This record gives sequence, structure tokens and C-alpha cells, in this order.
Amino acid sequence: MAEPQEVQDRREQILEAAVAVFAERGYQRATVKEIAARAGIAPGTIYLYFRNKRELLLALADTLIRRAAEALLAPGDDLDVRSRLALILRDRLRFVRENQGLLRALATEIWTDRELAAQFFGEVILPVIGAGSLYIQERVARGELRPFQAEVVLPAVVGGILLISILRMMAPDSPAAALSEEEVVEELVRLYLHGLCSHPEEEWDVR
Amino acid sequence: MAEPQEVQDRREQILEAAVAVFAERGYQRATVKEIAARAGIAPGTIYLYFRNKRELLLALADTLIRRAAEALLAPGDDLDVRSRLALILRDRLRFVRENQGLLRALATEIWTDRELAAQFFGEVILPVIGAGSLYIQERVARGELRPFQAEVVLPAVVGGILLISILRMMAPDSPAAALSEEEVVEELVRLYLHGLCSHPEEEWDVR
Amino acid sequence: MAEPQEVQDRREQILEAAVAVFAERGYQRATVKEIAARAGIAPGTIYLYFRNKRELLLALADTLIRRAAEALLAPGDDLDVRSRLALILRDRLRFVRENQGLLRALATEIWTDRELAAQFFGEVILPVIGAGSLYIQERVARGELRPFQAEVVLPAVVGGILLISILRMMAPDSPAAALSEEEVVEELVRLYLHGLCSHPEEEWDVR
Amino acid sequence: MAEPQEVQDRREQILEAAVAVFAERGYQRATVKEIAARAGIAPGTIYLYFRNKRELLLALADTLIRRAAEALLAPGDDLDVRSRLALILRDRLRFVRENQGLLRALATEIWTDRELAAQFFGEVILPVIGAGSLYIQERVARGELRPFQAEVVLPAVVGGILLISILRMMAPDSPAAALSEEEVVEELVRLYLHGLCSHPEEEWDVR
DNA sequence: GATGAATGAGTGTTCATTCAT
DNA sequence: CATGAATGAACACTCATTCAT
Repeated sequence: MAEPQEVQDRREQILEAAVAVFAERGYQRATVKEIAARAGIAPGTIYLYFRNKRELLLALADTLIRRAAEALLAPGDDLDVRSRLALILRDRLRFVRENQGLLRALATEIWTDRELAAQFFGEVILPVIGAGSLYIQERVARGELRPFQAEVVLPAVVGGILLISILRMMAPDSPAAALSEEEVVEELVRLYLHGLCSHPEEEWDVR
Repeated sequence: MAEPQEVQDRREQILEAAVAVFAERGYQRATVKEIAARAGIAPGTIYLYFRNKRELLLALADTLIRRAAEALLAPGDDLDVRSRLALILRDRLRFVRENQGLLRALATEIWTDRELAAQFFGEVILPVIGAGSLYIQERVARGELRPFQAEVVLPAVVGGILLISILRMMAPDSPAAALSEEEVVEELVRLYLHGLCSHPEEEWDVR
Repeated sequence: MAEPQEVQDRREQILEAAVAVFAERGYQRATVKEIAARAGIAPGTIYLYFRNKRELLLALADTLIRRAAEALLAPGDDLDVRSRLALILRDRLRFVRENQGLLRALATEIWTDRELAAQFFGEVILPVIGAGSLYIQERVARGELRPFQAEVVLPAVVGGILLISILRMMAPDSPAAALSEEEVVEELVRLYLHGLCSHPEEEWDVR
Repeated sequence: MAEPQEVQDRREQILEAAVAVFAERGYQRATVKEIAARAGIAPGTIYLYFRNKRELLLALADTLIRRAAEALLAPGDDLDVRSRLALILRDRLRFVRENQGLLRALATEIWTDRELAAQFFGEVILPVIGAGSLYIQERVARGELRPFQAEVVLPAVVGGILLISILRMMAPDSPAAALSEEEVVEELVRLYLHGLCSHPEEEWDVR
């Protein structure tokens, strides 16, 4: 356990197995034995790298938090409003898709584990909302977007992305999964920029 | 199990306790013993009314499904678009709030229990989406709303409502919880009807 | 678990098995499974009556303490010094013999478990010493015994009884085990009353 | 294991660490890892010098046995009875004090490990008793001491010394620990030579 | 019907021991 | 020789479920 790199590799290997088992079975039903088997090691070995089963979960939460932080570093201030929003939505959809396993792994425990809930909502959801808020409010200042209640609109947008992603993940044969990700982005941009009202002047504005 | 009414009452009594314990502890951590204690009966008695612990969960899912079905029977076809949408959103927010316990009780297991997931998404989320879809598409036909991809927009709206509700429930001191439910509805109506673009003609339309 | 008597009986049954297994194997090597087997019950049942394995040990310590307290209530103030001392020694020897199992059960843990050590020395050994001290000091006051340092003499006497008992228990074929308990008492009385010096006048005093 | 001296040093180093950890935690709770850490080596290294954990314990028993044998080689045949007895008692008290760690290290296992018990009682306690017996019986032959049952008296004396030592070690604030070792020796000499009876002629004999 | 004591399979975790480096 | 990561058997403890009362 001397070489930091080897330790990191082992941890990764174990966490990968943990993600798979947690996502499939849920945290509680997942057994350390099964995680070890999936990682191709003995159960005892896990305890050389993590204090206990729960530390696996917290490490996964940490991974998600780090990835969320990275994903937020999206550039694109020079884009027009429409493209900017599309970029953000596309990024978020991809983030959920790419971190599906992690999200599923945490999904069963977030609701009853206070520490985990605090981490997840405090360091993933709220920052995502906050970051979106920043970019968008800027456009408000420029007059490109109208003023709005960010504390309502942002969660609404993020929640929309999440549920669409969840439906596409969990019910791949539902109508929500039939469209391409890009089509979803287009439709959401339309919704969030112009709403559903029938505006005559909107015709030339869209696409 | 002779008298149907008494049996129903007992089942209710047990399910109420189960909701409380599942919501607080999550399905897996909840013990039959604790549910029995909360219901004021002996653990063994539960097994006279439910085959096993999991049947409690399925019964709760059933309850939620029934309540969702009832909640969808909202009238109001004579209202203008704006009021109609507000009514729907208000209803959904209330539904989540009033069934908070049930939703939390199911939250931990939905992600890994295929049968439960099928029930929840198939008989709660999709019907809610479908019902909304129906009402709203009608307005499209009347030309009051523009045409849109229902399979994207509806999940987006429902997901928005869910996340806003979740944030208000799980982080009561977050900004999302500061506004009244009516203010949230107003803001969502604005968002979903007109979007965020700055339309001059929108000014007099808001509030 | 309603009837106090039945609960007590079950506890006794379990503790009896625990004494046997602890005495034979030592606390650490003893397994709950084996205790359960010896008690003729399932392992899980033990946990209905004791919080954990250690509680078994503490309960045994408690039993020993209670028995030691009872054993100290020895009468006999009207006896002459010689008979009184013989009575005390005989009682103590018997106490050790009769509580052999309990003593062996505690023997392995007393040295490293602070709480247990405090209980054992504080509530068994020291009271035994203290009680002996009382009776004997009284004789000093009457001039029947010479003044002495109780804090040295009493531990010396108790330690002597303990080691003799231990040798008789653990090495039944050693010379120490060849004599009858009564002969041991006689010899100890001689030792503690008159010492080993050759006193001419002592001859007629002995036996 | 080439150089006998280096090997011996390593063994000593490991055994010293083992004494410390066994004494503090007891044999079963002590971990090989902790012993290695205390010895400043890797766990695996211990197995180059000892077959297994138990061999450490047996080696410690051996050390104690060797030290006990050395300690018995006490001269002093030219002393008067009183001084001789004082010398023996003083030696034994010192032996216990100086080998406190070893004794504590063995204390938890002696009661359940037959081989260890045989070694400890057979090669430490009984020889100590036997040696004392020899010296003292000689005095009996010379008429300086009265005849007595060595198999009772010697264990009584040794047991006394042990318990006094134990109390002084484990309860340093008890009355037994208040006196100096020399005062203890004095009091024991008085006890074992003259007993507790009030003998007029004893006055000038003591001290 | 109701009880709740009993069950025992199943889990997280520890740790003596091995062995490739 | 020395290392220390890996092993996996073993154990305390939990808890859904049963069933005699």
C-alpha cells in the first residue's frame, strides 16, 4: 500500500465493482462478498482500502461530486442565448447518462441517509442549479432573458432533465426514450425559451 | 379475516405504520418489529394480513396508484389556458405534498425492485404524464397552445414539480422552500407558457 | 418474555451454558453458537435475553458478586479464635470450590477488562478481605490476637486460599490436592495462628 | 536465521513487543500486526522467527520459566531463620514485580491452555514452592522451625505473595499498595514465623 | 384471531497466516 | 532476509418469518 498509484488503482477497481453491485441491487442488498467477487478479490481485501461498506458509498458520492464539479466548468459565454441554453441542457443530459451507474448506486440511500442526502443535494444538485443560475442570470442582465425566480425555474429545469433521463434509463421502451438526445434538447430549449403559448412571432424564432 | 371491514381497518392500521417507518428508515432498514410496535400490535399479527414484508411495500405502491388515479380526475375544462395549467400544477404539487410519506416510503426501493419500478412508473408517473398530456393537447387542438413533443415536455414539467417538491421537503431551509406554493405555481405557469425569453408583449401578461 | 419467572429461568439456562463454555475455552474463544448449543437453544435466542456476548460475562460477574456477598454473612461470634478462624477458612475454601466454574469463566478476562477487574477486585476480593478483617480485628481488640497490618495479612491469607484452591483445581494430582479440605484448614489455622517457629508450648495447642 | 546472535536479538525484540501487547490487551485481543508495529517490523517478519502467534506465548512462558529458575538460585544458608525467610519473601516479591509484564502476558491464557498451564504451574509455581520447601524444611530438621505440611504451607505463602503483588499492581491506590515492599516483608515474616496469636514472649522476638 | 418467543440463515468485519516481490 | 498486500475462514449479531399457546 506504499505506492499511491497502486492504492488508487485498487480503490478504483473496488469502487467500480461497488457501483455495479449497488446500482443493480441497491446499497443494502449488496453484499461485500459480491462486490469483492465482482472486483476479483477477496472480501477482506476491501477492508484494506475502505474502512467499511458505508465508506464505499461515501466514496462514490465523492466521485459524483467531483465529476459534477468538473462538468460545470462549461465554457461558451460567447454563444447566443439559444445555443448557450442548448449547450447546458446537452451537458446535463450527458452528465446524467454518463453517471447513470453512480446515480443509481446512490439512489436507494439518498432518501434516508442524512449525511449522504446533505452531500448529494448540497454538493451536486444545488451547485448544478447554482451554476446554471449564474450563466442564465447574466443573460437576464443583458436583457436577453426576462427576469425570473431562479429558485423555482432552475430546479424545474434540472428536475425536468432528471426525470427525462430517468425515464429514458428505466423505461427504454417508453415514448420518452424514442427521441434522440439532440431532439430532446431542441424541444427543451423551445419550452424553456418560449413556453407553450402559441406566439405567431415565435415561428421564425425557433430553429 | 372474516369481517371484510375489520380486516380492511387492520390493514390500514398496519400500512399507516409501515408508511411511517419505511419513510423514516427506508424499506430495508425498517424492521417488521418496529412497524408492529408503531401499529400497536404484535409482529406476528402483521403476517395475518400480509404475506411478508414486501407485500406491505406493494400495498403501499397500490395505495399511491389509487390516489394518483383519483387525483387525475380534475375538472376545469371551462377555464382559460392559464388557469387550467395553474390548476394542474397546483394539484400536482399538492399531490406530492400530501403523499410525501408514501413517496418517501417507496423511494428507496423503486430503483432496484423491478416490479415496483414497473408499477410506479407505469401506473403513477406515466398516467400523470398522460393525463396532463390529454388536457393540454386539447388546448393545442384549439390553437391555444402551440404543438409540441408531449413525450419530452410532460416529463419535463412533472420532473420539475417533483424536484421542486423534493427540495422543499428535504431541504426546508433552501431557497426553493422560501416561496409559497402559490408563488411557485405562478412562476411555473409563466415558465411553461411563455418561457424565459424577453418578450415585450409579455409584460402585461404576467401576474 | 412477559413472565418474570420464565425470563429468569431462561437467563439462568443461558448463563449456565455460558459458565461452562467460558470456563472451558475462555471468554474469547467461546462462541455464542457453542453456548447456544450447550443451552439447547438457537444462537439468536441468546440475544433476546442478553444484549451481547459481553453482557453474559458481566452477568456472570454479577452472580459471583452476589454469591460472595451472601457467603460473607457467616455467623459465629461466640466461637473461640481457633474455631472462628477455621470456620472462615473453611467457608472461603468451599466458596472457591463451589464457584469454581464462575471463577474460571471470569479468569481469562479479568486481567485486561478494566470494568470487570474493577468489579471483581472491588466487589469480591476487597469485600472478602474487608469482612475477614472486621471479624479478626475484633479479636485483636479483645486481646485474643496480636495487632497486625491488616492490609498485608488479609491479602496474604486470601491469596493463600486462592492458590491452594487453584492448585487443587488445576492440578488434582499435585501434592496440594492430596489432603482433605479439613486437613488444609487445620494446617492453615496452625500457620496463621502460631506461625512456623518451633514453640515448645505450642505442641499441646495443635490439633 | 544464519547468525545465532542476530536471530536471538530479533527474537528478543519481537518477544519484548509481544509482552507489551499481550500484557495490555490479553493474548486473544492482541494482534500480530500490533506486535509487529511495536517491534518496528513487518507482520510477516514475525513468522520468520516464530511459527505462529501461539509460539510467541510459549516463548514468553519459557522466558518466565528460565527467570524463575535463576531467581531460585538464592544463597544464604548461613543466615538465621528470620533473615532467611525475609530474604526469600523479598526475592519473590521482587520477582513478581520485575516480571509483571510477563505474568500479565500469560495471565489470560493460563486458565484455558492446558500446555501453558502445565508449563506455568509445573515449571514456575511448583518449583518455586519446591525450592522454598527445601530451604525451609532444612530448618525444620535443625529444629529451628516446627514440622508442617509443606504442600499446604508453601502454596499458602506463595499465594499470599502473589495476591499482594497483584493487588499492588492492579489497584495501586488500595491500602495494600500503601506500604513499602520492606514493610510487607516484615509483616509477612511475623505472620509466617509467629502467627497472629498474642504470645507474650513474642514481643522481644519481633523486629 | 392474536401473540411474541424462538429460530437460523445471512452479513459485515477481523485477523492469523502466506507468499510474491 | 524482509516486506506487507492479499487471503478467507470464522464470528457476533440481526431480523423476517413461524408456530405453539
